[in-house]
Amino acid sequence: MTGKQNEAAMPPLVLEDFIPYRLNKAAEAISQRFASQYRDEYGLTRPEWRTLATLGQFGALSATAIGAHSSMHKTKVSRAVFSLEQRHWLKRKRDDADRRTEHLELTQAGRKAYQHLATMAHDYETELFARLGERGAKELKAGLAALEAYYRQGR
Amino acid sequence: MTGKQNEAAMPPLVLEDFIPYRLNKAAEAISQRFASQYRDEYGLTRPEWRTLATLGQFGALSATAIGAHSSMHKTKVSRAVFSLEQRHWLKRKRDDADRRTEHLELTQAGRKAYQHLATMAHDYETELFARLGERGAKELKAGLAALEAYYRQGR
DNA sequence: TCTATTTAGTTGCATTTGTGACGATCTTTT
DNA sequence: AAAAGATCGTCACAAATGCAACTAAATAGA
Repeated sequence: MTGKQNEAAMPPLVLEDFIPYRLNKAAEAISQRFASQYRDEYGLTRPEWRTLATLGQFGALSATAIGAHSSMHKTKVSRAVFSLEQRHWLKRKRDDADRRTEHLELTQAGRKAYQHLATMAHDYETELFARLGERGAKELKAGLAALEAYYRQGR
Repeated sequence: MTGKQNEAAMPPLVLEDFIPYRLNKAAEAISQRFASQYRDEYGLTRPEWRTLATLGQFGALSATAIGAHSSMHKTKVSRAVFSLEQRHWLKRKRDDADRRTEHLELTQAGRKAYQHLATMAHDYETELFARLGERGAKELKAGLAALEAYYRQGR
């Protein structure tokens, strides 16, 4: 007999080859690198950054809408909004038609920070792509797109 | 003038196109799906699962080694080990040469759970690849490999 | 050998996160 | 128009996480 595998051997799982693990680790590494930029420069947390980015992108939104667009839980958004409000980076306005809702909008200072951070984000991504090489970048985007198509629709 | 962009327009960052965000979201979605399996079936947390998987893969390891292999902080490992010990899924053995170190090893029950979970993990990955299609799966793996090569070495 | 430094693992404390309940408001049903 | 239900955002509480200090043990330096 040549290379027949040991009978009892279930293919042992190799954690560092397991896709969910690899994805998590990569996501954490890549995010962390960028996070340290906005943390060092502005002391922002990730929820705060996401909130800022979402408002910068869309103008005025409700807290619920921010959560929907940036995949964050209600309470995370609520706390991030509070914190950005403390910095005077955003203002709240009650909706007159529906007074439960508040419209959140960046202030001048908020927009300025957003401009800066958006530029940093853009640069970060550009450098990342450069390091991955044209091929790696293309594969990464394609792989992510495939994943998104998978989990976007229900099952 | 035709389609010249608005002069003032900084390319606004589109969060859902931003790679760190996309990676995080994808990793969370994909991990969560599998996590709910071991959570529902065994009530395991993610650190516990990783610890179990690492021990299942390597046999006996120290807590430090588990952390190194599964990218977890000391304290996470410590708590996961404690919890798995409570379930009688692992045993500790002091190293005689270096009595600070403990060698952690799965019990019979621990190995049995591991076998089951490793199979589930394998099946999950197989199904994931099937849904991604041959092409998507290939691109995902290549993209991850590129990322890993990038952040593995220093900068 | 005695001291200083490093390492393994745990624990207390502070911070972050998620869960559930809540008041307020709007919508739907009857 | 009254009651029942849903939605918006917040808060109190519990669970998970990270950080720093700690004990115990090993190693290195004097």
